[in-house]
Amino acid sequence: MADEKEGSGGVRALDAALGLLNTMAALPGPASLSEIARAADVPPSRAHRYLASFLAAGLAEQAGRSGKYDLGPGASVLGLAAIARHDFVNRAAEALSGLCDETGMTGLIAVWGTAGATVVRWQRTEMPVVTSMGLGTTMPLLNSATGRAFLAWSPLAPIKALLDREMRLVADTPGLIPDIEATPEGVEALKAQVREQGFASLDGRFIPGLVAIAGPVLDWQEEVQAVVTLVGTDKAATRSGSNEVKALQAFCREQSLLTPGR
Amino acid sequence: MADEKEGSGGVRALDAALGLLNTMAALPGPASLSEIARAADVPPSRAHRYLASFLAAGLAEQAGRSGKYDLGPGASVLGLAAIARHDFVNRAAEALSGLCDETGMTGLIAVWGTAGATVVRWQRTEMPVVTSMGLGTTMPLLNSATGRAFLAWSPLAPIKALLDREMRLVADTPGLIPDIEATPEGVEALKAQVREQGFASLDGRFIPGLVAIAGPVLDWQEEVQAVVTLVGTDKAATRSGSNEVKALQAFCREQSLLTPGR
DNA sequence: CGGAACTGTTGCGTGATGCGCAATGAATTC
DNA sequence: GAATTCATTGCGCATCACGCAACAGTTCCG
Repeated sequence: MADEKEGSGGVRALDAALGLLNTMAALPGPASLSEIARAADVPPSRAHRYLASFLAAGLAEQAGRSGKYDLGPGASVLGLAAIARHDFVNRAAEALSGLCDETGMTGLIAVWGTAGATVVRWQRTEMPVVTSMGLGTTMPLLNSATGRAFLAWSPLAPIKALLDREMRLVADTPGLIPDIEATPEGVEALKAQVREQGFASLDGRFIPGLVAIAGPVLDWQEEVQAVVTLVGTDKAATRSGSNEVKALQAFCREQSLLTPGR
Repeated sequence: MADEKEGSGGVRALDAALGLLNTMAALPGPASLSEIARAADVPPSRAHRYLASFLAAGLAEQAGRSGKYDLGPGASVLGLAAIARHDFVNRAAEALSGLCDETGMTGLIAVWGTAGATVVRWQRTEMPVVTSMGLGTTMPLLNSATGRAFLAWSPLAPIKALLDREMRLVADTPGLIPDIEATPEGVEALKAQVREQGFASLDGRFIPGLVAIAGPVLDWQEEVQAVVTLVGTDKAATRSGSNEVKALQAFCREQSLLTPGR
């Protein structure tokens, strides 16, 4: 009788119990013991024992006089903890102020939204950065450090449409971007160069007096989850190996490690 | 041998496993097997078996190559299901779209989780709004309208830890929050003012171009069960007595009345 | 470069323990 | 008041989860 299918987990009783928990979650509302047992395809007596443990753990509760079972407050806190934990933006944002203090530059966190690279957090410093940038601003792909970081570390599919648009725009207005050519080869060269040095940067050539460096927060697939950007005025900060770049890269590495797979 | 303390549940293995699950939820983030085992006071080998089952059930996942364990997507859906059972969230969520249509603003429902004010529902409108906000986003206590509503109407105990953290952060970065002082008195003044006017608001001073108003859904104990927030761009909406505020307050009052005792 | 000290993972045998069965009690219906 | 359905619980056996210890990767030293 070894031809049984390989059970999923490591503890049979737990598998059954968790399956029952999932069926409870799938049910539309409070349910009686027998309903739950039937839905989970488990004998009622077993179900009752599992439920007793869930009750003790706060994952379930039985409502009022009817004895019906329902998910309990413990399930809520568990779920809220799980949900909040996957919110890497907040985690990164908490650490962001430290990075800004360290470098004296203005910090930015951007994620890829439907409209492109979207600023979701930012942390200003004393430095007078004249910009109309705010939360929700979308950054261009080719002529912003943030966008270039996405360009370099994002899979092509999601950014393809926007890239084409910007390529056309750049082709129509020569001189818009000084440091690359508006050809597929030029873009590839840019991507290679950014990945090579481990961060994207933009000195003051596009926006006079403003420089920026940007690094990726990667997940375990080496795909970008978010981009962290530092904006400042000192051109020296964009040199590979500068203290600012080092700090940025350390920050990104740290956050990447903490980013869960999904 | 009968004088042993009455074990809590019906299945010993389940009790231990669920205890471990709760331990994981209480930990600040992803943790290694040994950390979890130590925290839950369970031998590593047992912990590994439990975790294998959690993994199979989707309640946990191991991040990346590091082998660290974390709560998984299954925990999220379980929690969301549990939250959905609480009638007030459901009822409020159903009515939320009406409120959004009425005011033309984006609506949010947040509840208090271990990680802070956690967004559990949201309803967007045409209005351009921060894309990173979504299910599970945790809002700051001091510089979000949502957080301020919790601050004003929540008992101190559950929010104390987070408040301290944010107070320290604010003290370290002057100018982060323009309209209050980073002192206990300043916080008290803020609470008083929010309660006085019956809603929390944030005009564009902190987040350029974004305004928000938030009101509480209270239970019969006058404690906050959830917070409803409206986000928009028109600063006029934050004025006490504006149509938007009136709509929000009517909404909150109605939902509070419908909120059951337990 | 090797070995030491960690990790996480997994056989294995055994005895504790969870499970099926069926009896019990409680509540509702005719 | 009998009959049916519900949740709950002893009981005893076979199962299955557990502790132990060996195993395989990694990192950290020397």
